[in-house]
Amino acid sequence: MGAGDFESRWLRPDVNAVWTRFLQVTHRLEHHIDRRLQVNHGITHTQYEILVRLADGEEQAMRMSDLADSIVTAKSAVTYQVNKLSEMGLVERHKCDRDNRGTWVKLTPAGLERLEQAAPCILSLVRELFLDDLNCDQSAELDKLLGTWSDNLDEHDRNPVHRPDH
Amino acid sequence: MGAGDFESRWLRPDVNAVWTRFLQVTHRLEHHIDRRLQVNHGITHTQYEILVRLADGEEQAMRMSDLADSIVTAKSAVTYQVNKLSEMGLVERHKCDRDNRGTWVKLTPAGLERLEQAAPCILSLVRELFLDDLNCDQSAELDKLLGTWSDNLDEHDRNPVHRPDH
DNA sequence: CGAGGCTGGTTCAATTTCGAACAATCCTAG
DNA sequence: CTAGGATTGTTCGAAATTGAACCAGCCTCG
Repeated sequence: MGAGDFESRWLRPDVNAVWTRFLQVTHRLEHHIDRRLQVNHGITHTQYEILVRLADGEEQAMRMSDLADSIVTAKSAVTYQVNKLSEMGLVERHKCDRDNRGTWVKLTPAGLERLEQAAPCILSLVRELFLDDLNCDQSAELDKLLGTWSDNLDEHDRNPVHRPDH
Repeated sequence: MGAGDFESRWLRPDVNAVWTRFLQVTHRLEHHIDRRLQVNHGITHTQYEILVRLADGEEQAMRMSDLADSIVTAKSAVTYQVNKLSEMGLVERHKCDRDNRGTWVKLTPAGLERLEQAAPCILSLVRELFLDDLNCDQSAELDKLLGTWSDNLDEHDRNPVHRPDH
């Protein structure tokens, strides 16, 4: 490693280790779930996520944009996936009453059924890999961490684009 | 929500909330970093990661497979990105002495320079968004969490593919 | 009103990722 | 020594994601 001042140019070694481990773990988690979901239930993790959010929404429906926000992905990706799910018959588009440009995406009975088939599989996976229901301490700690991360991101999104370097 | 037994079919509500928040936060984090890196330094987050791992490796070089493992991505994706980086002149392929099928990927001076340009930007981002150097409690807690997650994943990978449902 | 700006969704080309198939090399047991 | 199995890296086609461009409907302020 070139120059060795850890003050500002580099992360403190332990923090750096935590960061890279974080990246690895999150990727492995996603991978694992995605694979399981595709092999056992024929849907992607993102598709599964869409079904979940729809099931949570009132009327088992949701706007495209809200969906995109809650999945944290580009709007175009949502259109793509909703088209796919629609072709599979798991989801239906409806016109939105109060806003003529909006479209409601609604879970079909088949969609709900598919979700209920898949859910136990990945929920048990979440329990085994991520967070066992029983361990409340970790849950609380993690919740706090997620809170600060979320706040940090909100703040960054609120502020205009930084351009401090280069 | 359809049937209401939280015992085994569904996650406990708070755990569920933590899980979805975790997914959202990780995606937002990746997005944020990726965007910043592309706008300010013309490289993807994965490309940046590759440069980082190479810089860490001895001789500033690494095998393709190890690279794929440490980035947690498909081997083919690594070949693709290494080709890109090679075209950019940030990286070079060399034959591996001890293993004729292996290839070493080595950081070029230009690659190191590019990395050193980009690093401060995203490291400060990591500090601001993810983990400030100063907060040791959180760091320790997070480290513990990452450890258990990592172990869980190892165990799951070690065991043959489960097929508990359907 | 009604012109400008904002928001919701889709389309499109480009990029990236993935997994399966493959060839080449290594390694180990017999 | 060698045959069979594992590992390494690439290629290939298919799928997914992205951002920008775009249209349409909303909204507000003059």
